[in-house]
Amino acid sequence: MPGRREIKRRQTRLALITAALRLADERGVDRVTTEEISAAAEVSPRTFFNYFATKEHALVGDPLEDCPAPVLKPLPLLDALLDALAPAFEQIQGDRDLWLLRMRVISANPQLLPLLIAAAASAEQRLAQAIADQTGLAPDHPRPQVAAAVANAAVRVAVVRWAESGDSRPLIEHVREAFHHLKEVDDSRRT
Amino acid sequence: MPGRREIKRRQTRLALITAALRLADERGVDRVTTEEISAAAEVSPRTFFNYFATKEHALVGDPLEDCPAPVLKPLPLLDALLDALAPAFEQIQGDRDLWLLRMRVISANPQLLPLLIAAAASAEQRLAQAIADQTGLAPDHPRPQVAAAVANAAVRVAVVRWAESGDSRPLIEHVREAFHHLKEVDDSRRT
DNA sequence: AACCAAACTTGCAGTTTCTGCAAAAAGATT
DNA sequence: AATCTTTTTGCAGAAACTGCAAGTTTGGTT
Repeated sequence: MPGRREIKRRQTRLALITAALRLADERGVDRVTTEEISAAAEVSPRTFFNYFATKEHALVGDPLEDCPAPVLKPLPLLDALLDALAPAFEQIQGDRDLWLLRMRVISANPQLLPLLIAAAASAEQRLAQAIADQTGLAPDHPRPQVAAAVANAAVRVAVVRWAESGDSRPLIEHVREAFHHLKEVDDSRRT
Repeated sequence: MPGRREIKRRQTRLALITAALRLADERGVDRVTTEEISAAAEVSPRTFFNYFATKEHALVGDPLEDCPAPVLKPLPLLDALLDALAPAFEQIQGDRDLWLLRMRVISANPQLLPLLIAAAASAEQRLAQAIADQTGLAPDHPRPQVAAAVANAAVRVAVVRWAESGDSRPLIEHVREAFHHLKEVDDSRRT
């Protein structure tokens, strides 16, 4: 259970993230300084760098920081992936406002998109591990790696589309749709 | 045809990239300064930033800078993708030593991997456009976007594996292998 | 309650990164 | 050669980032 420390840390972290996003949304990323962000979050400039290596990291955050490690059920792969990643979608959907703001800032400042993609990379590694565990393949076998990378790519497309649509449909539906299109990638019809 | 200017620009760019990679390989990314890199490339420190926004960008470069826009033939999608991306693979394979060095530096400094992934993002957009063109779908339709993202993910896995294997097999084979595993992602066997 | 140890914050000094601007150098054009 | 464009460079300064050595808060122990 989280003690006072953990709670306060999360508060500070969230305050920094929201301050960074709010300011970047108003003026653009490169017209905001770490000083202003820390001031808005009411911590010292030095503390900012105790939480984030760079300004950009504060904007992107660690989107899935406290998300449970994915566990795959013995289902067809796509179904198992959809099930294993559901908690992540719920968390994103739960932080709806924060995420819509974040995605708006990323859209307006495309140099951030890489970082968002990057943030998913660590999650991708954990997913590859989970797939390897469930299938009994070696973790460095190409199949789990490709499967994880593909799932990651599909989720990214879904999140971007979800945010662009302004949450008019729940995220999970966009993910389902993206996964559906996965099945068409390897059909043998001519393009 | 490229004049002296274009030639010199490419030379300078390549000199900066190789200097950055060589130094980062020797000492680690964060023990190299942009000053040292520009000195090694025999340009002024200021010039470095005319070419790259950050030190990290110099290390990752723009891997596919002068690669022709992909064009899809009317084949089954995976075959068309493999065909359309072949020039990119050849270019990478042609710059074998540079790429192996780059991937070694990236392995040793994982914070760079995101940037590599990111660099592929612009190529991914062009690919999505090409798929949309060929299929007659809207560029913002999820199918071309998912297809491009998936192809991108598969290529990334292939390049990483190719580099880790030290080019014991040609890159194109790793890509074929990764594409082959794509077909298994949506099969309906239980995991 | 008194105390201690660990975790977190802060200030400060110093290095490195990065930008804007204007002058100089090099290349292209006629 | 004269001129125009592109690239390089130096300089000044802002902002980003790091290491260190305090202080402060928190959690647990006696």
